[in-house]
Amino acid sequence: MSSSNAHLAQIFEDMAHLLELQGASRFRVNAYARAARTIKGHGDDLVSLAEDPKSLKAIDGIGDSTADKIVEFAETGRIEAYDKLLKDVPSGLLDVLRIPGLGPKTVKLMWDDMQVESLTDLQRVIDDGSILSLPRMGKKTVENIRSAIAFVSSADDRTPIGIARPIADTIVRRLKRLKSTKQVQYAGSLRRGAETIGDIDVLIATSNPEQARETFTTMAEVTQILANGETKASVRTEFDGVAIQADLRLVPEASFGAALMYFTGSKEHNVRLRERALRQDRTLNEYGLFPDDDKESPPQSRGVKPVASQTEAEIYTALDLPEIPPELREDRGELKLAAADIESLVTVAGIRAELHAHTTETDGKLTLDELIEHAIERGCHTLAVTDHSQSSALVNGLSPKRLRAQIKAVRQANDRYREITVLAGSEVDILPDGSLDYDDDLLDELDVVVASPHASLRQTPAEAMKRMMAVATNPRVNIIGHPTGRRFGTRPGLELDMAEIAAAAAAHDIALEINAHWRRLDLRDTHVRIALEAGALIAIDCDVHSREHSDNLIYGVQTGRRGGLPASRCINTWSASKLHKWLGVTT
DNA sequence: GCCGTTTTCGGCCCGACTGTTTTCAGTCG
Repeated sequence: MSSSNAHLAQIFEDMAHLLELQGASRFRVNAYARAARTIKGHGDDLVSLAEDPKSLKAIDGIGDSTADKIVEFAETGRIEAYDKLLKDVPSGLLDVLRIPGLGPKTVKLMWDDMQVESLTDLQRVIDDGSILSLPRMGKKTVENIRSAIAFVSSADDRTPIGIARPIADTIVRRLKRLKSTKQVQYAGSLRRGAETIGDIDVLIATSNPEQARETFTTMAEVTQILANGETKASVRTEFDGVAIQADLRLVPEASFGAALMYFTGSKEHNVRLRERALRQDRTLNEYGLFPDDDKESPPQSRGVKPVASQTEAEIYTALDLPEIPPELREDRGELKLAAADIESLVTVAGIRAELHAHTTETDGKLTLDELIEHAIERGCHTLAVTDHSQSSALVNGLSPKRLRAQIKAVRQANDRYREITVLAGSEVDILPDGSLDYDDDLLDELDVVVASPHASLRQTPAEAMKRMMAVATNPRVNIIGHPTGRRFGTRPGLELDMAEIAAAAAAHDIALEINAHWRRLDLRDTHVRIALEAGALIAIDCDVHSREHSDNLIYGVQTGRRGGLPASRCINTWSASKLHKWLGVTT
């Protein structure tokens, strides 16, 4: 996603909220919200696409009005309708709306009746008790709002997947231990392999719902119970200083698949499926796919037998679709895919080579031999040792002399191990001007050159493009490592025209890396999509510094799958002979 | 505001929980 897409998406999301506060039709509000999600998830830079408004309107969820606004934004940098909304509605209300439990109706009422226009104003009416004069506003509700304000300020908006997943695994493991548990699994954006997670959704089918709820709501990490009903319990938790909300859904075993599908989402994917069901004279909800009988009350409450409900596969089949993997359920055209496209996607089991790994010579925790043995345990046929280059002084980057010694050590090690091919490589710094951190003759001695940006990550887009295009056309480079250099929570990284980089890389037989570390995930899913369209090859590597790092592989693979990466285009899935031939090494 | 395997108008996904009510509105996902 380009940064202008992110900016545009934010504008449309704000507009949706501002319109909501003005009391606009919920369908219109929803249209703006959908446009925002569409823009956010779109791979291409929509501002550049604005030169051809027809291509904008071809995108699902973007119609005449939205396209006009994007064109206006591309030409003038502003959207008049947005400016007007901001004049009419105090923008501080957007912050108030972000408090869980406060929705548009209440916020509008507070604005109209007691001049609440910001979080500060909200705090005022809570403190002086005047908030209690609102209809349906009692002591308990106010207390909930008070703690929600505290939670919002303590929790990050979204939690990186690498932090959220171990927490979810812990919760699932605890519930699995109960004898009454028949099935338990997490769903939501975590199951879809999104790079960040809002909250943790866990589904359970159990013969003892009371016990499951009790176990869930009394975990030591629970800081507050938000809801505890017959089919749903919801808690705020704090695991090792990470504040995150978790929901437990109690579902009948017979409809576990329908519930799993429903709570895995995404919302947009679900809406598409429901629409499809309706066209088949059926109705889809979290209890199953039912014949549509135009009755008011839900079919499952009347004992109607579902067409499908037990497993996701059954339901997709009944909808005349291939089983769509969670990673693809984002309403990015997945309903049009053929079964063969889905089966060909890269998998964790398909990854047979690690081409980005560090040793104790620089900042790794494993010695050369430990690293090799670890790669063998992982089932790799090939390992490339790629320590840092000389400019990365902080991590003890290798001088040319030390690199030559390492090459020799790697060659000797390779002779000691029959099960694996160990290649000599380097993660070479890309200097600010796009040149590499070693001379060409030294680079020529290496089997694998991973070129990565580490410093000067705040360059202007023009400088960054010049720098990275030099790398993408350099015949000595095999892989471009974490191409943007972004890191969650610390820096956004280089702003690149990924289509152009990928096209150049494809022409020069260079692969672009998905760095699997959850703090990077760089390339990101939308980049993968663009890179594939431009014809580039992709590498998925763990950037191994310690044994734990190879556990990150799943995040890299999920990112690839989200980008539609077929195994055939991922060099780490290739056979040893094919990979070695591509690298130009003789083994 | 968006969209169309019947549609360029007239629909637009569905159910659960809480708190405040005394049958339900608002919010969430």
